[in-house]
Amino acid sequence: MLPIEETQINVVDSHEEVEEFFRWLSQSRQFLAFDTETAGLSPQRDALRLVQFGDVDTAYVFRADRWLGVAEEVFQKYIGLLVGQNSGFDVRFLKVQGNIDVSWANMHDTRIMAHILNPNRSTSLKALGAQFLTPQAKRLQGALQGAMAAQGWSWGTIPFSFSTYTAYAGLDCILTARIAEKFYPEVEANYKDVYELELQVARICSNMEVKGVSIDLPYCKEKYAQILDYCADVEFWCLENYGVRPSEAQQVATKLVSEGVDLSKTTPTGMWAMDKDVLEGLEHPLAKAVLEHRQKTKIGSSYFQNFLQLHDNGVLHPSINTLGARTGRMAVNTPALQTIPRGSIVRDAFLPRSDEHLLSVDYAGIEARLFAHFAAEEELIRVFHEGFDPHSYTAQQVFNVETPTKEQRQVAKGCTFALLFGAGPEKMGITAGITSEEAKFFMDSYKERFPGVPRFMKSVDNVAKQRLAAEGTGYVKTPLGRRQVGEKEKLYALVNALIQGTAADVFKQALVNLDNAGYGSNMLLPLHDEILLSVPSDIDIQEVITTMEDRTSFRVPLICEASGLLERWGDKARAVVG
DNA sequence: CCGAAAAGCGCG
DNA sequence: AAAGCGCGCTTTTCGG
Repeated sequence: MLPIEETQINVVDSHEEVEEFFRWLSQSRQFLAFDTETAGLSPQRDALRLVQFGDVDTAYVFRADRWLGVAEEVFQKYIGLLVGQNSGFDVRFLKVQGNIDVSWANMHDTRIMAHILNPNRSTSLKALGAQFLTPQAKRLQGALQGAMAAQGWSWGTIPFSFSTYTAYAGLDCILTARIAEKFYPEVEANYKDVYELELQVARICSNMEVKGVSIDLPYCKEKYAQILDYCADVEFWCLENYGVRPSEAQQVATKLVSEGVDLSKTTPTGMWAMDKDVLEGLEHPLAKAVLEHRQKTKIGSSYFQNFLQLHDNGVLHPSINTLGARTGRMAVNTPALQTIPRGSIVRDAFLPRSDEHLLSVDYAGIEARLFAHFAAEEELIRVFHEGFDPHSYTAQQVFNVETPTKEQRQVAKGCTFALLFGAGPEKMGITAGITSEEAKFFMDSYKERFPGVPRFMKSVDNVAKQRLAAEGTGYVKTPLGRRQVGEKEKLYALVNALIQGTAADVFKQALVNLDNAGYGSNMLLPLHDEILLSVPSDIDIQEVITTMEDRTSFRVPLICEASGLLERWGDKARAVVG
């Protein structure tokens, strides 16, 4: 491998240079890296500007407006392994902007490799390639940013003739190839199952991003306008009656204190806490108005306004980060479609494909089930197999009553979640609505009654501590082999990470199963443990459920529930409420 | 005045 | 012994 300064970056702009490129391409190499430079992040909105190919020592840079045909030929004919850094991003631009179909068959991805090897670090190309980047190479990036600022260039307008731009583009490709050669041996040796799962998931979710999800634009506009009006009225009312704006928490707090309201909770920096819990506990009309204002502005700005700004002909194309969380969970942004409020108001904006229905299928209490699995508690396992309500059962056992009250069930449920989140008695008490002493007593009794639970928690801690001492990193692995890395001072959080990460593995495998069963084109959105689909009305819902369920891999069956066919996503909320 | 941090809240 | 987990987005707050 050459020193990075001696690597060759060739900008191709003649037929002779294309011939030279193909001669280079025919040489053997481990990975052919590819990359694109674009005008922005949206394939629907932003232009494809450059396409680059490279290996560890050489890169070729093509202008997309002149030489896209060459790129197409490469993707059609190249038979070796391909690698990209977050390759789905480039694949989508090549598809949407260039009408080029890139096969996923020989695809590899350095971002996936990096996350699997170390899920807690940055997976940006520059961070991963830092060891290859000499100060001189780093200056390239600085020079590019400096020139862009000085000239007022954006990623869409920076001239092709600016050699720093093309050099930077080519270097990214070389970095990708180097990172792939460095990471792949360990990935292949130790993480093959989870890596292959992630590649599949990247493909499936990339398809979802391109397809997008339809929204009802007139509905969004109407609701957004109503919300703006309403919020203006509430704000006016607050100003008239109390002389404060409802959005300014500290002003509101000062006003409340002057009205004789007793505040006690503060934020870590010593300001008055004005969060939902605090305000809900106050009888003051200003508190009610502030809560109302907050909820409605949130719905307006984070959802309807974003939908109206981000849609492409009535279709939202969210960005799905298949490795958004360190645990292996996904994250969805622009817009944040995994955080749509539960009621029907925002969900009613979502439409199925024409002549179809929406269908939502989710796992039933997957975290509590996996908790029972890891705890290997025979009684709890039996409860799940026999279909009893687990929270009623734990309440019955720990309170030692025949029929637990609703409140007792709530305490038991709170305790299960406190344990699997790593909460202490204080937090558990707050969530369950009891004192920390009562919470502590219940937690202790719970652990005594179900000794597998503390045994499991202790063993996660022990394993992580041992590895921290022996290997310098405290981690555990999910059954699929995904590493969960804990921070030194927060090893207790690995209990939750293991459960959350295992649930992510299960969900991702379900996406692959659905795709293999022919539902690939029906999938619209992944929502942690729920999938939103658009399906024809003659769909066999039970078959979809069965495809997702896993009744055999764990001590507890992981079962799914479906919404039924919906005209709009919000109809599910209505069905539950009504 | 600008940018970063904090606070708050939406989901699983 | 004690420790609520993981995200994205908007607005306010505050330091430079």
